[in-house]
Amino acid sequence: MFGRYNKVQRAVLETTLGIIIRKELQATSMALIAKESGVSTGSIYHYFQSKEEIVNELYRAIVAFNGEYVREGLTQGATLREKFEAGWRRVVDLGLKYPAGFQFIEQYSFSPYIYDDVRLAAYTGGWCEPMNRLYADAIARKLFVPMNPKMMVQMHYGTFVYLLKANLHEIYALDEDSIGEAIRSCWNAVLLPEAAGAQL
Amino acid sequence: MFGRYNKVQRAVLETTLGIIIRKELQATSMALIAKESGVSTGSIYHYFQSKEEIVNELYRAIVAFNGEYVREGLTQGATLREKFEAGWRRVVDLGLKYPAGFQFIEQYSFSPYIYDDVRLAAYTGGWCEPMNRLYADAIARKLFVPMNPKMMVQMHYGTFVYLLKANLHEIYALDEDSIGEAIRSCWNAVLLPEAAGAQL
DNA sequence: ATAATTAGAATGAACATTCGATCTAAACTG
DNA sequence: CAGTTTAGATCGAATGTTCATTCTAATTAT
Repeated sequence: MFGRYNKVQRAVLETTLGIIIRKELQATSMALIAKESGVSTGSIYHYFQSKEEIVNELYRAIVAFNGEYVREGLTQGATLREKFEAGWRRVVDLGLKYPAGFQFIEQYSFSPYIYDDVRLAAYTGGWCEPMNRLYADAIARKLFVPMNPKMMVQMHYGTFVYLLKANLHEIYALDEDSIGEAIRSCWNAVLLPEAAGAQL
Repeated sequence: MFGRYNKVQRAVLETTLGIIIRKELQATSMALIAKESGVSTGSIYHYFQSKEEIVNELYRAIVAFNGEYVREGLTQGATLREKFEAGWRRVVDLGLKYPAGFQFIEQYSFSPYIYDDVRLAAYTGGWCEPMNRLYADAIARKLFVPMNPKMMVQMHYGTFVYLLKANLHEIYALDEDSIGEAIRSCWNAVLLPEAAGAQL
């Protein structure tokens, strides 16, 4: 997740992520980060300009990681249906395998704490754009209902976010079957009835 | 929204909500609340035990308000399809008419800042439970796919949350048509193909 | 030896909360 | 009814703590 950083930076970023998710940004003090990461405050400030900068760097790193992971899924599979399945499965996987990163992005993607340019870069550098293109193509091919593709992607992302959130907070347990059903239900939600039988 | 509170409490709660949404909890100081609400810090502490208490009270009040609003929608309409439509339409309405309240709940429903008992009470006092029952009935009547109803409601809620979020942040503009389409697409997502023609 | 790195105490600002002083108005008294 | 008491409400300055950040000295690597 933090491959391109050095040992100290990695320790700081990992620790900060852990504390933010365990507690809150509010309760995430530099003293605590220093203590838990084993890096003194002096050193932290040698590598990062400010606390804000750490959080924004965290955001950048996770978006890049998640983006790459989901984009890779989108290239798998020959048919639209397979790409759709693989893409969203990767999104769910991220939430299950890297819950802290997932929750962090979830929590900060609209927060004023994240610099505007970082947020903007996330949109183009993440997996949003390729997924939008997949949907736009499907609409052009008259397979999906003619809605705004951005809107459709956003809606489906919301579906999986909430599925994962509830799983994370132990409202229910998410298993392989439920994930498959959730993806199928999203597919049904946007598939044009006329296209139901065709080769996709 | 804050009908059952007195003038001072209302001013404090409204102001706090406004600041939290405009800024962050982090940046929401008692001094600022006092200044903007026109109530001195001394008086604020006469009516509320602590800052935490204000935020939790805010949460309670908004959940109660939203719960009543959506539950009222769920009683409208004779058929399942009409109830489904009316219920989710109310959820969307809330997001459009009371964006601050909507964003607040969105942001704090899983936050450690909210006391566990308040969060729990929200679940039973809000609209979650009646909506779950609607879905459970539809599954029992073999109209909806046999998934965990809680999961289905959670998924659909996520759909609308993200639709509203993107609208709020001006990624696109949500109009009447799109809302209708979004609700229809959720309906299609869970409707059993066999049930498609029947009277619902 | 020089530059980079690390450490942790020191600094100063910001903050939640408390406190004692006023103010208001209702209740009580003669 | 005028005068007095009392309980609650309001205020903002004072308090003590916490926190991000800086600074200086010490350590390590080149």
